[in-house]
Amino acid sequence: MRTHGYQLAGEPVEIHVVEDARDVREFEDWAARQIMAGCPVAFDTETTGLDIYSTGYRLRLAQFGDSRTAWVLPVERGRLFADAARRVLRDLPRIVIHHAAFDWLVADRCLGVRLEQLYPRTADTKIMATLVDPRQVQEGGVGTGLKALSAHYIDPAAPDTQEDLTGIFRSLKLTKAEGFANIPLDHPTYETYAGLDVLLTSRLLEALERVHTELGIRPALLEYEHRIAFICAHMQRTGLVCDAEYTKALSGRLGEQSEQYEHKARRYGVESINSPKQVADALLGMGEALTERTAGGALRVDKPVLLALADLDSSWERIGARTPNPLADAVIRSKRAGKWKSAYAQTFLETLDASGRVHPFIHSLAARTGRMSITRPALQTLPGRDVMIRRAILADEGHVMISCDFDAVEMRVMAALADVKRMKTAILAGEDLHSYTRSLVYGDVDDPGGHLRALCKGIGFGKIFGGGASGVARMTGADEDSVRFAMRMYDRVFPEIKRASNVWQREAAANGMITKTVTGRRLPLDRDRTYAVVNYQVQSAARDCLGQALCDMHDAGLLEFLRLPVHDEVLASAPAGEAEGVARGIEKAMNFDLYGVPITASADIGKRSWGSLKGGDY
DNA sequence: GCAGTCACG
DNA sequence: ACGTACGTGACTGCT
Repeated sequence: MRTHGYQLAGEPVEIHVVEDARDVREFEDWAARQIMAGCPVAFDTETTGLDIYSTGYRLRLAQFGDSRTAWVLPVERGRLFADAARRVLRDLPRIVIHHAAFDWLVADRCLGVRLEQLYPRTADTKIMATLVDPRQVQEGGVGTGLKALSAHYIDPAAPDTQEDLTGIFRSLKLTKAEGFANIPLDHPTYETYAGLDVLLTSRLLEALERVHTELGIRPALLEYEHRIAFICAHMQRTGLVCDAEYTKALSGRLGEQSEQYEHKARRYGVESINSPKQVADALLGMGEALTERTAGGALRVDKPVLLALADLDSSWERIGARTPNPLADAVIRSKRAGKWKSAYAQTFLETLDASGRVHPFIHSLAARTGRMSITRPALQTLPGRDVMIRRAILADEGHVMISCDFDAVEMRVMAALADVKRMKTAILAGEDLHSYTRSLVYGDVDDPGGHLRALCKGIGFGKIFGGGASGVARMTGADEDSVRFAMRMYDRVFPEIKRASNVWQREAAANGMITKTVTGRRLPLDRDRTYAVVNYQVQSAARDCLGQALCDMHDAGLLEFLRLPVHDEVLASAPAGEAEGVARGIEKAMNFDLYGVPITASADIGKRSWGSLKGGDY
């Protein structure tokens, strides 16, 4: 056994590297003592990378530890070590992990200790920290990474283990990805940092438990978040079928298209269509007038600007207002094809496992409002209007796709939270909320083309986002005077929104600029934009509507069918013969009462591909 | 590493 | 009283 010493917060700690059967026994004796004493044990893994389901994926080190002692098991070296890690992991009554979803799935895949067995025994320090302060360091918060949290709660001098390792990879002439897969298993820094991660996690648990008690964070909220993390990890493990043949062909087609338009743009002097500066210069050279500027002061040449120059509306249909600028047309078409190829088609193919499934990372508690995010691939942001990308994602063999989305959930949540009387009455009466608002604002007038309704809808969104007249005007295309008039009327007919905003802002100011949500979430506000409190409250509570629905689906035995959460929507895959029942079960979980406001959702049953739910024919 | 852009809810 | 759209992930160019 080799032992590395280290100092944390002025105290000596030991990192034992297990080398043989005798060391394994010593490690297991230590673990047995922890179990006897009822002490939680921190667990972490070092692996060949992040793509847990890729072929050749390996668990390299498994680490266990408490606040003073860490044990590093070189699992990659053989069965002896993997078996020990498996035995201990199965026996520990309390496990602490920083970002459990990842290590759960690594242990599930590489050690055969199932996610279902690990979840009930785990405390996730990342979840705990996020419930204290969900902000990243760049947003002025404590951060939620191990390094930032350690510096804040344990020892300002704690090393940035990931960053320092990256430096070592560089000195070994390895990229970051190559480094994690190839650094010698007995590299002393690798071993030390692997051990430090569990020591820090163990100490973080102690600190965060104290903070949770001090701040009165409800244990039920913490438990609920762990449950959601489990449900999301389950969905990640299941993954989704990707039609590889279709995706390869699509990727080729998009590549050709992108190149063809890129070539066309080159004729007008644009070498890189992704360089806003080159595009702006070339357009000016063609005599176009560019008036809008970005926040940084550069001439704006984004999609709306280019579409207008190409005489296209937001649906890419000819307007007929001017002669299309051929460069603007070529640039937007090339950019779109290029992005769709690299961000979607290529990422699908890169992340495919051996059985043709993608396993996106579902970060169950990602945004500062508690919203989830999905990466590798970013399945929450697939193009929706054109179904060519969604066509690549399929229900399982013999299954059909089901999606169920909440009806205007953020408007309903706002009505519920702010107790907006007339809004609640209209929702309960089953009225179209935006038409109803139009009638309150404008009285009984004709609304040919639904422009007034659209304006009222835009103002509703403006309220949810905390926006002003100019934002609503930009979104709806209405002139600012009409927007200002409608907004004044809106505040008059729904006075409770403004009132709630004021109350929330006042309460936050009295509570260290932190607003508390109905589920007990702490959401820090930025001092210079406290008006965002309406958005934070509404977005966060809407996220918890989805979270509660996911828990209810789990209770109803529907977890095996769930594939993805998409903010206000759940995607599922079910055998064709059972689809109706599964769809009704999901609907049941997504229909409930929130402070007297019905939250409703309805499911669509599609065909094999995700695209079929958006009108695709397969 | 930041700015700009673009995909989504 | 005024004015502020909200939250993400991912890619490319440029420094």
